[in-house]
Amino acid sequence: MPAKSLDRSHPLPLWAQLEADLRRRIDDGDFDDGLFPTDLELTDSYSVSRHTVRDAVRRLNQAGLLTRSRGRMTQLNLQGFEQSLESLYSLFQSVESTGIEQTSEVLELGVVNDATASMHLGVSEDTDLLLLARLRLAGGEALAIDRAWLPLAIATPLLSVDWSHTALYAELANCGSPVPNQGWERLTPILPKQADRVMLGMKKSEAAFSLERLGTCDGTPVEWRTTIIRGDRYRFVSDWTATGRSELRPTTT
Amino acid sequence: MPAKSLDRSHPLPLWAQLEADLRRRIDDGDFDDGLFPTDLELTDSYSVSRHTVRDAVRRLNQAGLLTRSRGRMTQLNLQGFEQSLESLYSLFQSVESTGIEQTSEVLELGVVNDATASMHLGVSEDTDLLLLARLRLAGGEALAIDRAWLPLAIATPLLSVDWSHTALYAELANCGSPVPNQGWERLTPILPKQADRVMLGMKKSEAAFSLERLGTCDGTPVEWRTTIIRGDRYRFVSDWTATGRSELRPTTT
DNA sequence: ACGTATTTGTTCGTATGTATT
DNA sequence: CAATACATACGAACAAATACG
Repeated sequence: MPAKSLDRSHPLPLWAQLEADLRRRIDDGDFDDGLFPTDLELTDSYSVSRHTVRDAVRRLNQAGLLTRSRGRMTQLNLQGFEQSLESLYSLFQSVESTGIEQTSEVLELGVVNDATASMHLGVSEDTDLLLLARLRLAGGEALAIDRAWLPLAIATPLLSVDWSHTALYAELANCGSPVPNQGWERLTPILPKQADRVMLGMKKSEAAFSLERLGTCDGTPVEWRTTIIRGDRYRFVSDWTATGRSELRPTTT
Repeated sequence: MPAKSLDRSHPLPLWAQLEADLRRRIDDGDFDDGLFPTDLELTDSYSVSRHTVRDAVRRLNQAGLLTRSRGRMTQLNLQGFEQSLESLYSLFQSVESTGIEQTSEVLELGVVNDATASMHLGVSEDTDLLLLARLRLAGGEALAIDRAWLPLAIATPLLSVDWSHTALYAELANCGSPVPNQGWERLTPILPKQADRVMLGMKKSEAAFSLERLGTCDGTPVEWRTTIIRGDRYRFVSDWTATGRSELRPTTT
């Protein structure tokens, strides 16, 4: 089912028709290789302006179906997990919505043993785990340190990935590994360890958030993750004017 | 604070600068009559294209701060108190749901001057305020220190209330005083001051949550509140299995 | 390793449709 | 009905990041 032609007369806006048709094609598996058409291809095949294309694609992106970034072609999110908006972890996205771009820098990538992670993953202490530790940057400044432990059986293919602009779950799905679809998380205020504090560029007397997160897929734990978030520069802010939505925001004031 | 001029060079996209400035003006109460500038007025006053204006306003709209529809002018969302159950502050109730009983102990009740509270309440620094400081106990153990500042004009009748088993908002309503129906709150990790730390029975190296909260009624601030929550014994926990509910829970495990 | 082509992001301009006042 | 205001839609150009030869 390649592409439906759009009705120019009246029923729905063009962007809505385009969005609907793209949703249909996603469901039909038209892009199951993960390759989504480029903006230009869409303008050609549907005979609409790029503006209209972007309007439709933006909505698909916002719904968590796509991954878009400059230069890189648009990718399908083969898994539909990122939109668990309830989760505190997803609040990182709200930083990006302020126009600040996030990147990461790999601190550590290798095979380790970790008692705490093993406990949460439900394996013995001496089980080999993949550790991916990243420094998350927002607008070039340190925002958080993110450490993810995964069972090696699942995660071996991840050892050779460039993580600076790659999302963990997208890559997991890409390798055919199980992606978390349930779990829990908890938030604690802490004094960061000296090494972490230095890496985040924090002063000694400042506290931080510790966000711990267990991800399970169909009941079996697949990921234990801890995130140390700068508390001197970022806060969880919640407006209860309208939506009551929470955001992670830089402390401008 | 009319309108900041935007920096055309490079730090952030124009739409992000515009969004940030509009958020600031909303917070400052520039549009508290509910009247938001039209797209055209914004293009003029900020000297950007309508496309850029729409990009910024769309995000504010999506965040639930605005109400937009064709022909009708853009309105500020001044209501929406119903969903305030999302608020972090209300998570205190979840402690009680574990069977632990909450009480409070009045630490201070009187008339004070406070620069920070005055700032948030929008009055001059030397304005007399009512301060109600309470130690919140859960099952007989310290959980948090709660300080609420209210304009004396509103709060005078509260001076003679027994607070150990009384909720603040219920008593406000009882006296015919305005009860907050809008506002915002933010969560920061901190190192508690020594006095607070001792009162909460915390060790020196432990961090705490600082929950700050501004309550307004019909646009005018009526309450500034800070709550210091023990971080060594209580955490925000969120299950993203089914309910996605967040709770404040003792760190039993 | 470097330069070029590609792709998405940002920003401008303009015009028309449609609902509200 | 007329004016206003937001929604939709076209076109064009440059910037920034990436991918590829």
